[in-house]
Amino acid sequence: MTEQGDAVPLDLLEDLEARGLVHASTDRDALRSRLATGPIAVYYGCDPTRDSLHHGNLIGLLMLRRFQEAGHRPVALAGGATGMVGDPSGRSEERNLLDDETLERNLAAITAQITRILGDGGGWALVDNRTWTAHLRLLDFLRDVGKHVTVNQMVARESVKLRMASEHGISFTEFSYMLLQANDYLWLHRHEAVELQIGGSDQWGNILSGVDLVRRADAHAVHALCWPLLTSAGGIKVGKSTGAQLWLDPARTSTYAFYQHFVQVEDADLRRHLAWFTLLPVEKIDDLVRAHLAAPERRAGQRRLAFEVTSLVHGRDAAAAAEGAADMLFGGAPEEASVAALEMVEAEVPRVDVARRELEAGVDPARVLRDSGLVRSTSEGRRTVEQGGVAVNGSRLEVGMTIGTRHLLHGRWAVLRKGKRSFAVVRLAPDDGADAGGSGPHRPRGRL
RNA sequence: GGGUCGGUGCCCGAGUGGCCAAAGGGAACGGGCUGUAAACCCGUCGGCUCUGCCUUCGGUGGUUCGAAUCCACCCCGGCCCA
Repeated sequence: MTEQGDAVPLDLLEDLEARGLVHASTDRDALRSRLATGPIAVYYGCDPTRDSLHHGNLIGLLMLRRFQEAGHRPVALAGGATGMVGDPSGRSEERNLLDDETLERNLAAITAQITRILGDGGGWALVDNRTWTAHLRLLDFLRDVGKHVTVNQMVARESVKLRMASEHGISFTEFSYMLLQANDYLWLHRHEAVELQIGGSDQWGNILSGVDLVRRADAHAVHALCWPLLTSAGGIKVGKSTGAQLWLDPARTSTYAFYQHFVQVEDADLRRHLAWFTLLPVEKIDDLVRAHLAAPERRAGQRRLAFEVTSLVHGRDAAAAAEGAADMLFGGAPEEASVAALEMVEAEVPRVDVARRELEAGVDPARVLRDSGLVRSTSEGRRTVEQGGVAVNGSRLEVGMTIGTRHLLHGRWAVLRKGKRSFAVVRLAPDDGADAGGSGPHRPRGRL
């Protein structure tokens, strides 16, 4: 699929460091020599609290893939048990427990996404911690796990402290989360020979709890490795600032929106995104970044990034389609667009259906803008037109102009643009018999 | 419970009887410049059947030719006292 692994890095750890993916680890030298000794089983866990993973989890899945390509054995944990309980880290309020039905649905969806990244060729394992947690007996748990952990250290956790200080408090259930995760590591160590757990730096504490537990219970030194939180060059947590999550499920975040997110990465963040979200070799990445900075206006780096990531998550065809749609909208020549490209765009942007006789009479663009959701009122639409901010099929709409049948491309669509990157499609209403209401279903996303 | 200060447009915040759809700032949006970037400059920023009309200034009811501005009661928040 994507350009990858032409040369398997001699030293995986070095490669990860070069990618900026090592934020902290247990004894680096011990880990390095263990990795050099031979294949190791490494585990990364995601909790199925939703029916889709997001791009944060993608970093973890790709980490597993990197280990896989270096000859190691990934163990992906879909935490049915922990997902039900909820990790208190980064949460200000108690979570609701998931019911079984939701959990099952989430697990199925997430499993498919994990498989997409790790492939269905085997060589890796998928586990659900309900397997060993659901029938765990309380007394056994207290003896085998509880005995090895002091409440003192549990309470010392920042995430716990915050919650204890808040009015909502923290339930015993969520308080137990870290023990469950530690127990996962112990179980996986014993049954899947796992010797390394990886995760984002927000998981560091939980991961170390597991390392400690394995040492105390089995007297084995297992490893931990975590990567930094994804931040923009300005140091802002990604997702916090933009508000929206980037989901791996195309029903939640369309392929096109997913692609666009990466196209719009800032130059300063480009190298890190390439290093974290693609499997391209580091040397290749450095070449790309260098070439990009020589001609940043071409956005070649971002385009490559977007194409690579979209390919990994949604497949090469979907990536190519998204690329084509983007070229059409931003390349500035919608009138030359193919039916296929227009159909894709129609699915991506707000659409307004207008009856033929209305188009023949000429439709007020301000009204269409409002119906599409691109503006909130016809007043705002009117102002935007007055300010020269609206274009049909790439050419600016002057005040007083209406949208008519002459604008229809392939006899069906007109591409409306507001500002630089907000689009809507005006579509000839499929069956002309309809009333004059004209407006089709709205979609919330206009900005691409 | 008493006293006191306050609740203004997406947010902050001026306005204390007409010149108020309401200063100023931020956010947002459009234009210019650009690279689907950043910064910067300009403009817009309640709604509508838009040279005018309608609805907003915590709520309700009053005073007045006229109220965001005055009065009464109520609701909510800050501070002080009990």
